[in-house]
This record gives sequence, structure tokens and C-alpha cells, in this order.
Amino acid sequence: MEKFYITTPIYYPSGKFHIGTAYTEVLADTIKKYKKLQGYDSFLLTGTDEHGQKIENKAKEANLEPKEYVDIQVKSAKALWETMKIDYDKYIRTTDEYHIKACQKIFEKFLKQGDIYKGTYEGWYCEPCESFFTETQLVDGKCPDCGREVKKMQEEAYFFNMKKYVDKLLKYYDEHPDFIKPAFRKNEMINNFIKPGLEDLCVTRTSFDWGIKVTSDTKHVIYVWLDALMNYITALGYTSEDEELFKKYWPADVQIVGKDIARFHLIYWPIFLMALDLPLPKTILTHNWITMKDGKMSKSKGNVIYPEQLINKYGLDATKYFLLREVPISTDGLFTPEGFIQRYNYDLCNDLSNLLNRTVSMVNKYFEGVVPSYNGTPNEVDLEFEKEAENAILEYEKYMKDYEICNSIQEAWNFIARTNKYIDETAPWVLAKQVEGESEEEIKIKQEKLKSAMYHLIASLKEIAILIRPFMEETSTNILNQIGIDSSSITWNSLKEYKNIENIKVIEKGEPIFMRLNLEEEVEYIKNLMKN
RNA sequence: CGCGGGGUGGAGCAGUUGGCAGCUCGUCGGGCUCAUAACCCGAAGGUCGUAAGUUCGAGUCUUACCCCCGCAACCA
Repeated sequence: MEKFYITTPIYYPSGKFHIGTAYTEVLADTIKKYKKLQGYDSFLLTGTDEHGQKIENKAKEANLEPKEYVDIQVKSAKALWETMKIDYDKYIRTTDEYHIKACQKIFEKFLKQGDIYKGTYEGWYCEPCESFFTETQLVDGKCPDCGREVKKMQEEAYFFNMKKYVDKLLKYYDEHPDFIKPAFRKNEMINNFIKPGLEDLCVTRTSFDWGIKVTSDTKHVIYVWLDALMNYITALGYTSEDEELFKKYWPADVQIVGKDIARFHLIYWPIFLMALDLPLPKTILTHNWITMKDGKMSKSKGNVIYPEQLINKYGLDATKYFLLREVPISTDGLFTPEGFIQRYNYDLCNDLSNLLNRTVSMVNKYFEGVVPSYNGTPNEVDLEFEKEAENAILEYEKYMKDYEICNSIQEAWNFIARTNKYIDETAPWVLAKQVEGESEEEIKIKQEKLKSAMYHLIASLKEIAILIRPFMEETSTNILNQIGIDSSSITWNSLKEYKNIENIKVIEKGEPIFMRLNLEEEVEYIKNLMKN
């Protein structure tokens, strides 16, 4: 079985996860489930990045030890992923013992190789906050956190020699067009960071404790990115006594990151891997953000929305549908309460749920629920429709290949609309009606057409259920149940059986899978959620 | 200063290698009754940010300029 390794970033658990974090996770989870349906041995890694000064400070505020603090945060993170039915295979915490050991080994290896050297880190230091800041981070020359004066300070630090690998990196970019998706990020990296001269990266600190100690120089802790990035390989057991997973799954097939951390994943990460003499991931997918009408999410603007809030009220599938449908990979997507409810009503209720409802109802009405067999005599209308059903799959898969899930979903919905149209084209209620003076022959032709129409509708609903399965599993299962198909044996290959559905019976009375919502009421409800 | 993205009918967006300007929502008109005041069809509405250029032909290429958003290095 072919393997497929996919990773999410490890999130920084300094607060409650908001909808943006959930989006990243859903994106990864959807790709994993898609690959799994296709029969890949797929492995999804997620986790948390738990070191650093900010965590240390947060813990202090809460009167807890750092570890106690992150334990609590991790618990709620895992609870969220459980609520969202995220199918991850491993959850890594950078405080895990195996990760710490591996990082220490890697650090010493770099030191020995001469990739890491000791130097001096210079920055602006805020004493009350005990934090270093860069020139550009300062606000009016003052501390961006507390607004007080900062001092120029120096501390001893280790640096990673990035310059040594720059040419190799550029060459790699050049020879591997699929490495960076979307491609414009490549130019962004080159123009902003590489062309002006890539600076060496500071990889240790002495100004705080909450981190992985450097074994050969214990007053230093390994600073964030070296620690964090390594998770993608340490999670698989790299450098441990059991490297089985690592050997099986590395290199990653796709690593998902937000645009805020693109630089670290597109420049430093591949360089670290080169220094370790390891193969690079096939693709690093950088996605954009969910934005709010009035800019970034922030509590003071009263525009923060948490995933649980939407899930509790509107269900997991609807929430995931919105996120994936509304946020394309390469541009920011907008969250508005109106948009959310409208997508719910138009796409989920009117188009999808109603299609299922009217189909099930007709099969019951005309054939007592028994789905006719494929009768092999498609007329022009049916033939055309069959072609489009096939084409929808191809288009969907084409976009998925580039991880453009948003477009794949659009293809699925185009096909849903097409299926609704098919009902109008065939007008089953006309075919079912007896007209006075009709000949036996005419009646028979109408019957065959009606059978064919019902068959094609059911086959198409099955197709739709499979297409949406990677991100709307519950809905998919509901649809299949209503048309009398066992969902447990469904795989991506089931799409090829469009003409081979036999012996099924739809349920007698199908409950709508999505019910129309009142726009004003629900918008009001969501706005209230966002206020507190 | 720079870099990246964007500026397309009322709103939100598609437009691969240049060849009659599309989609969703909204508006207006029509159809249908299987279904959830749903579904299907049609119409109105755009000098594709501005100016110049290349070309038989440019939303699509070149140059200059204007506006919006983001990034700007050790901050997760």
C-alpha cells in the first residue's frame, strides 16, 4: 500500500484555539481522509509547540508551572479535535521526552558539523516583560507588549549557518516546482529574505528556561524554530532506537502551514533537512487566512468566533463545509454571519438536502421505494447526464491533486445543481402520469424513461455522497442510508460503479438532512457569540 | 524605499498558454409541482483601477502611475 504522510503545524497553546487554527486542521484532515478513501496508508501528524517565553509568562500569570499550564491547554486542544472528529494518527508535544532527546542529539550533530556556532545576539530588551524584540517589532521605539522603554542588550547565543545552504536551497526550489504551493510564495521568499542576504538564525537563548536544554552548554535552551520544526521527524522516531515509522513515512507528502509561518517552513526547514542529509517534503502547502469584515480577529473588535460555537449550533459538517468552501488556499476568505447562514441555506438545504428529499420521495411514490436497475437504454438526456457525472469526478480529482479543496467542493456542488436540473429535464411526474388514449407502447416507453431517471438520480446521489465524504462524513453516511446503501464498504473506487447499483430500496420517509434557517435570527445569534 | 497579493456588472468572486467577458447572491419576468416559499429557464446590468504601448486582436503581454490588503527577519 502506498503511503501518504501529511502534517499540520504544531500550534502554540498560549490560548484557546480560534477558527483559523481549526481551519488548518480541517484542511489537513480532509486531505488525509480523501487519501485514505483512495486506499493510501495515510498518516496525519498534529500537535503543540509548548516551549518559549510566552508560555513561561502565561503559566506564571496563572500561578502554574509551565508544564502544568500546557497540560491544561493540550487537554482542551485534544478535546476540540475530538469534537471535530479529526482523524490524526499521532499527536506530538514538544515537551515529550523522545522529542527533547532527539532535538538535543540533532543540536549536537549540527554543532559538530560546524553548522551551529556560538555568537552574540543583540536586540532590544524589555526588563519587566523579560523579552527581546527586534527593531521592527518595537512600537514607537517602545515595548510592543507593555509600552515601556527598552534597552539594547546582548546575550551569548548559538547561530545556525544558513548562508552555507542558500545556493543549494535555491537550486532545490528551481528543480522542484511542486515543493512550494502556491508558487508565488517562492518569489516572496526569494525577494524578501534570500536576495537581501539571508541572515543566520539564532537557535538558542539564555534569557529564559522553559525550553530544551543544550546538553553541551546547559545555560542555553534551544530556541523555538529548531525545536519546533524538528517535530515532523521526531514524531516518527527519528534518531530513536525505533525508526520504523520514520523509514516508512518520511519524506512527507504534504505539509500544511499558514502564511504567517511560511518563511520558517520554506527556508529554514528545508535547510535543516539538508544539514541532516534527509530528503525534503514533496510539497509545502501554504494557506491564507480567514478574515473578518473589519480585519483580523481580535477580542477588542468583538469579532472572534470559536469553532465549538458554530459546531454546537449548526453541526460539524456545516461548519467544515463553510470553512473549506469559503477560504481558498491562496487568498484570504471572509467570515460573516450572513455568509455562513446563506451558505447553509442555499448550498446545504436548497441544493443538497432538497435534492435528496425529492428523489427519495419520488422513488417511493413511483416504485414503492425500490430503485429500478440500470436499464441500459439511455436516451439523449440520460447520456449527456452520465457524461457530466463522470466529468464531475475528474474535475474534482484534478483540483484535489493540487490541494485546491475549495475548487473540488465547487465541482461537487456544480454536479448537485446539475442533478437538480436533470429532474427538470426528465420531469418524472409527467412520465408517471397516465394520459388518455395512450398506446401500450407509449406507456412502456414512459415507464422505461421513468425507471432510468430514478436510477440516474440515485446513482448520482451516491456519487455526491462519496465526493463530499472526505469533509462531510456524517452527511455522506446519512445520504447513503436514505438511499439504502451501506456506507461501511464505501471507498473512492465505489465511484466507478455508477451503472452497477442493484437491489436497493430507499427509506420510506427521509428526514431532511439540513433544514432552512431563519436568516435574521441566526445572524443575530452569531453576532452575539462574537461579542463576548 | 522594498517585496507579495488584489483592484472585473448592486455585493462577493472565476477568468490556464492573448481570440466573441463568466459564476454565486441580489433584482425583474417565466416554467414546474417530485421536494423545504424549494427546484428549473430567461432578461436587465460591466468603457475588466488610470494612461500609454506591442498586436489583425489584450481582463489576459510591456511600461508608468493611483488605490486597498498583507509581509518586512529570529515574533509561534
